[in-house]
Amino acid sequence: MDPGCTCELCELKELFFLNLNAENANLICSGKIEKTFSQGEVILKEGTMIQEFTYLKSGLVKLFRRDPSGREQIITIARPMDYVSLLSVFSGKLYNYSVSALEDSVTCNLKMEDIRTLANSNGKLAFNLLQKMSAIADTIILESLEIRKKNLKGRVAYLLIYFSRTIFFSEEFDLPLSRKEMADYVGMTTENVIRTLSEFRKDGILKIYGKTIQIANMDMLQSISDFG
Amino acid sequence: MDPGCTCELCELKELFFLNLNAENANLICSGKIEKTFSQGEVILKEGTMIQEFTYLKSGLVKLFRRDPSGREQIITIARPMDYVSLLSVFSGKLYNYSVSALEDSVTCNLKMEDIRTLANSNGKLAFNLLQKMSAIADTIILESLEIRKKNLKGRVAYLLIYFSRTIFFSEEFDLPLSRKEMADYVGMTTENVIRTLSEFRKDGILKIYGKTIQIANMDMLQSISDFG
DNA sequence: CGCGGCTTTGATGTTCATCAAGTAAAGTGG
DNA sequence: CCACTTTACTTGATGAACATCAAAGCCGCG
Repeated sequence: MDPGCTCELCELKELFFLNLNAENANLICSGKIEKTFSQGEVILKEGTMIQEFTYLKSGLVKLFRRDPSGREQIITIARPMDYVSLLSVFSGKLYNYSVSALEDSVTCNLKMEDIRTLANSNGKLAFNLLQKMSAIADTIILESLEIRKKNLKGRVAYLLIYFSRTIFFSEEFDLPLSRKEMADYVGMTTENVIRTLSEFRKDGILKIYGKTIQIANMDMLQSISDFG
Repeated sequence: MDPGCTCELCELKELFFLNLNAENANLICSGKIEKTFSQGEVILKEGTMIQEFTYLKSGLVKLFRRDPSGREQIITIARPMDYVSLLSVFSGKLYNYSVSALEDSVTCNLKMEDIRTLANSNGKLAFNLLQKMSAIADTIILESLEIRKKNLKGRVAYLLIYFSRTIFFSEEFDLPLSRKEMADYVGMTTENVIRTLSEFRKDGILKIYGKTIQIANMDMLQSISDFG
């Protein structure tokens, strides 16, 4: 590893440095910019030029877009190790979604041009990117199909299980989304998200303390998600 | 172009042959298998091993998956020039969706191993695949989000416009899907697809002759799709 | 013919969004 | 720190959108 590079802990190393020689690794490394974002701040904005390859080092973000009527639609949630901007970054000139921070977050930004150049000349790197992107696209598509086919209770159950298993690795966690954002994620109204949560609480499936959720009966929640 | 290769009219040439030398082009070419499928036949089956890179030469296909209860969910429709199996082909070992022929179709199949090997050693090729895949994933994701946020009339309108503009390039066309398949595509019941179509007919937006649809008032249909 | 699949229409009940109103929580300026 | 404003959350009532159930017509095919 090049000593001038201070990214010892960055997971991008895995991807880039295994596939690049010292010279190219330096090219990538010297061009990198770290940015920090507070909760709620916008990281990428729909409709703007794609100029950087944005990687999430720490924190939690949501990808979303806004329809003409102003309603927000959440595409997915990404945690570190996901390549935030990998989606659509190679297909067009403009982002067709926005990204904002759900928790305080740090991104590492590389120049898109550098990535492009390197990928073009380095098959192994490009192939790795290909695999990562394929996996991300797959996940998002399947997630979207799952949500689409479920009824409201099933959607909320699915979302809670998703938080528990994929994001927080615990059956007790603080919701990273407001009730309204949860509604925007699964395509229902805020009121019905709340009603469904209350119902789960009454049925003993959840314990709710404001934003803190404890899943008291995972089996039940799972079967609501499955059969919803 | 290698004289032994008989793919003069194949659009894959664009992708592969511009990026490969004669030797590698021959490798790809000699391993290719063409397969023909009649309407209704299964081309790829969910859960089976990904061993081939499947390209649609002619015809029309649907990508779909089946949920535990047996209900079919259509992911998208692909016509030639779309790289049918590009989606997810680099991310896993098994297909997580099926593909079947909506019209008589011909595919060109290349050995996945060959593609893998070549992409790994040829950045330009891999980068091209990256772009194609990115574009396909983008399209499917945006499509899915669009459908999810619309009401039933909006979904049917959206689907008809999609057929008209993207598949058939005409305001009069034969529906490639049964009413049930349309329902599976946009997540509603067969009965309501029919009811919605009938309503559009009564309102003078469509003329319907069995499977043949003529869009009589595109502006109206467009605004139903937009505001649905 | 007659059977089975696809299509169509109607009647009914459930699910869900919308509207309205009120409470809790969280920021803001004095 | 407290009054004030705003924003998030919660519950109920109502009506619209939608799925489900039932029945009948249509059409291709053996």
